[in-house]
Amino acid sequence: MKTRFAPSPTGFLHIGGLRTALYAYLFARQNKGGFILRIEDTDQKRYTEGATENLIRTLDWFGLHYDEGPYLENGGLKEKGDFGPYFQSHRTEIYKKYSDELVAQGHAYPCFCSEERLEKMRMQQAANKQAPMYDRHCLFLSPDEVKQRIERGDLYVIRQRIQEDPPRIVFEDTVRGNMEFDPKTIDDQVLIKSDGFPTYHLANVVDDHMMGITHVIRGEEWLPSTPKHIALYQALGWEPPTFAHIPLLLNPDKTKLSKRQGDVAAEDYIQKGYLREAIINFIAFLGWNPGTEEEFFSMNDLVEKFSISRVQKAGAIFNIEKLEWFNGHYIRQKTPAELAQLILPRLQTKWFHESEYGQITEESVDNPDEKTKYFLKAVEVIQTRMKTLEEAPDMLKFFLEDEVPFDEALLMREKMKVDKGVAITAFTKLIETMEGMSEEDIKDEEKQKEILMQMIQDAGLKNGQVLWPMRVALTGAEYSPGSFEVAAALGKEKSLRRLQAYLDKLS
RNA sequence: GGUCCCAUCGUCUAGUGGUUAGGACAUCAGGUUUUCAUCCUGGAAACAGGGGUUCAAUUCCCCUUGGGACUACCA
Repeated sequence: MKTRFAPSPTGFLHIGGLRTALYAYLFARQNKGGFILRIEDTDQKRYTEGATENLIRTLDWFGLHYDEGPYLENGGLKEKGDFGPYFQSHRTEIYKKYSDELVAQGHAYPCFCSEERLEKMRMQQAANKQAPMYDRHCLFLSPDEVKQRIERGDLYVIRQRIQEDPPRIVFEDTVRGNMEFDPKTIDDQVLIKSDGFPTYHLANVVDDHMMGITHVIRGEEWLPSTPKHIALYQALGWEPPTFAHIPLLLNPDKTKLSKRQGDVAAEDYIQKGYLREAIINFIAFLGWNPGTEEEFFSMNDLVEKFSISRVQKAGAIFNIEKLEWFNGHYIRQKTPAELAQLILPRLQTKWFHESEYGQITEESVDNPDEKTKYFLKAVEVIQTRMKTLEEAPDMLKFFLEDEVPFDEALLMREKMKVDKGVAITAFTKLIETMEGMSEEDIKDEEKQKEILMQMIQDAGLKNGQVLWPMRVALTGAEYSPGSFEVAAALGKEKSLRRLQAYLDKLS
């Protein structure tokens, strides 16, 4: 049992590709089979510097570990496995050998047609409402002419000759069931390009066979070309693998997920602060479900429970809101220390540097200094409010800045029945009371609440008349964590300073 | 145009020849006696249409409609 992920290195890992890789990985691991990475870089025009390295890093980040294929060591590319090379661009001799074999057996033939001729032919076919297919012009060239033209140095490609012999090409797709195609509707596909490189169709079949792939799990966009691949396996006398074509990931308008309609690079989601657990859980559920009402699945759960037979046939819209919800859930699952570690690298701004709060490590968590404690507390406070890591710096801002903006309009909330007089009274009372409280009382949220609520009652004020100004002075924000929570996190000194600053500016 | 695929709430989906068609996200209302969030409770929300088969179809078959993929010397 062996599956593969065979991306084309075009620059980044497509989120749909990530899901394909995930399914192939889950299926392999579940069956104690192998999983390999193969780079399909046969298109010279699409070569992108660093794309493979990036692909490898991203797969690794998601924990999609493979048994064979290229990997990174000290920044350089290496390969592991017994069936290499794993770059198709390094396998051209192998493809040549099999294409020669196919030509010799009449399953393929050289074609000298120019692009212009091909284009004209297609236009004519379109005008006649025919399917655009190669007209086999070069199939009928005499052996002598073929020989002559090759010797003369004419550019040519090798085309697959689709036999009409078995009147139907059939295969069983694990997701879709029995598939049947009429060979007459299948084009004589190019196998070897004029630059000597193979096309996907040849390279894919040869490699899957030679690398011992038993199950091809790939996107639905390959379904229409699968009969070509089956025909190739048959022509080469090989047993085809089992195919499973998984449904497409869709844009909100139901077209194939693409750029321009949002982020399609898996890296973009990492960048935006989605956790790997959330992304994996979410994309696994786009097209698959366990049939129960459980919805939180770790990678291990997925390895155990995943099954191709429960994979959906219809495409699934990539719904970012559900991803956000999953992400919020996994953020809340973290300990404050774990979350702090994830947030730290994102806090590089003019008012805050990572170094200021030290490194949050297992040791520093066990024995945190004052700054680390403060930071961890702040993280704990924003934890239930975060949807992505990207939001953390803004949410943490009022904890990390020395001062908070003064916003009189925000302070005087009619709804809260706060006017200037009330605000001044509230601040005065608050400062008076908190000065009499110990640091411990303030840091103990429950204790703090008890004392302050008592004060509000004694002063004959409404909760909102004190708590709203308090929260505004402490955070300077329209929306924020609650006043007691914030005061407890800020501590006595910072809280008093902020309340005093607001009182000063008011009077 | 041709080939092929697909079709349950807005979205992801469960489901069965007889169900009050279930869950989750989003949404709305309420609660957690300050905003926001978390959390809790409740509401609204779907079997594309038409024919069959059948005692009975959302479920099986056909057609229509709608959506999608492919249709390169890209993958």
